[in-house]
Amino acid sequence: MDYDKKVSLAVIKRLPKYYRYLGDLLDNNVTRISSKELSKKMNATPSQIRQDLNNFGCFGQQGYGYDVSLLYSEIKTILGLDKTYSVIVVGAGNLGNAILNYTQFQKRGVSFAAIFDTDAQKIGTTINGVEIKDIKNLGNFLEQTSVDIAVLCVPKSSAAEVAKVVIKGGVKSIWNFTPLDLENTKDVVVENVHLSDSLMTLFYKLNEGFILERYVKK
Amino acid sequence: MDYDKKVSLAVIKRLPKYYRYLGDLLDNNVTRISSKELSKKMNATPSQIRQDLNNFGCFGQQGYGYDVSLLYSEIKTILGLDKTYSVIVVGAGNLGNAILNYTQFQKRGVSFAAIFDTDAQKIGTTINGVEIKDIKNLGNFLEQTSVDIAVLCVPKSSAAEVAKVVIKGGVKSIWNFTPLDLENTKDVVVENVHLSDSLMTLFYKLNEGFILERYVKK
DNA sequence: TAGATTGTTAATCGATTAACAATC
DNA sequence: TAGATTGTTAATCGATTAACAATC
Repeated sequence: MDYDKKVSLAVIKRLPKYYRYLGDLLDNNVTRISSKELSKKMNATPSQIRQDLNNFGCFGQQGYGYDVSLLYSEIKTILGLDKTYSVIVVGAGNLGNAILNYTQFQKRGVSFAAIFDTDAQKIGTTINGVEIKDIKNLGNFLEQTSVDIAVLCVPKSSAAEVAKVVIKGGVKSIWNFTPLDLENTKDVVVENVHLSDSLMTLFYKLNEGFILERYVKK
Repeated sequence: MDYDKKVSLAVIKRLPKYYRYLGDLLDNNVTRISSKELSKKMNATPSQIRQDLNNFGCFGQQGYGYDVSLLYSEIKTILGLDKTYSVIVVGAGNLGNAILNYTQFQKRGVSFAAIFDTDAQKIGTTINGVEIKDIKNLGNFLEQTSVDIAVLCVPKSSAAEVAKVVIKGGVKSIWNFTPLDLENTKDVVVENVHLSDSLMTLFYKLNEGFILERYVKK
């Protein structure tokens, strides 16, 4: 790949937010918006919005602003929301269940191909119509099926092993809910979601005054 | 609050990662580590690690490195993991259930005080020993009970209203799983977890080559 | 045409990395 | 003491913000 430059991750992570706010505008029948108006709603700067969007193209018009519907649909394409994805969930615990039952994801183009677990009690049953298979068959399954995304909801103790099997099986990307950090490589892209880390960050914010008082020099 | 400066959010968000890696070292009976060794494990730079830690104090020793156990315990305190927190969950759907049943959180000092939902079928039943109450009583409950953290797991349509009630009720912080962005204010600190946004970011990474090809100028 | 607002270049700010004197 | 490694200052890098000419 020899592009001038990749778009920075900071920008990418803001795109879903633009998409949400543009969706709200559409729901309210707003047809055009300037970077200035949008910046007020999102509390960002107009400059940032224009810079962000101009990574991908000239979607606006001088003196007019942006056509909400057009911009919405461009971002939809950029975020790959016009495609469908073959997804497996590994680990049928509470979080695995929640993800399988979260209807928003199906709306976003997610198609669940299978679930895997170790628990003999669960194997053979279904969640939201998708069969739970024995995790022993994960490697075999991947040989026969092309999978875009593997969602890892297994305990830390088995995370490394499951990641290995999944990567070897040619899965293209991993949505990782385990506490193990997985790295992006040329073969597999990863999005780590560490809920415990997020909670600890909240704890810190909650105690910030006390901590600054105690630890940080004046 | 008149500190020299607050510690930047980028640093705070790395602390849980340090905490995890130091925990692993402890489990492996490693007693000391240099910023260089630690940087290899975490793939960061030694400079970043030393800079990050020095926001809070001089925890190392020249020529020696860091005492793993000591550093672990300092970060534990900084992250507020030596305290307990009174927590309510609003919304007893799939995600609410997953959070209530996630035993790791109890280990981290989370004590669930109550769950709230609108569903008459659910009200009066329990999840993991915690009673589900009618969301109509949320305001009243907060008048009588001091709550550190409210976990919002309600649909987008009721997110704004629930946030309002919770903030008015004097809750100190919000762990927000709704698609609505909530802002940090002087009264309430917020940690937004937008799982849909995270999934869209993964979609983007998966399609990156295609998108750069189509949208980004060479 | 005049006003508005973009796209884009330039300036600023903050975060990361490098360098090195201090010191265990 | 000599070697190692920190804490901290200085340099670099990247991201955000400001400014403004281009143009609808």
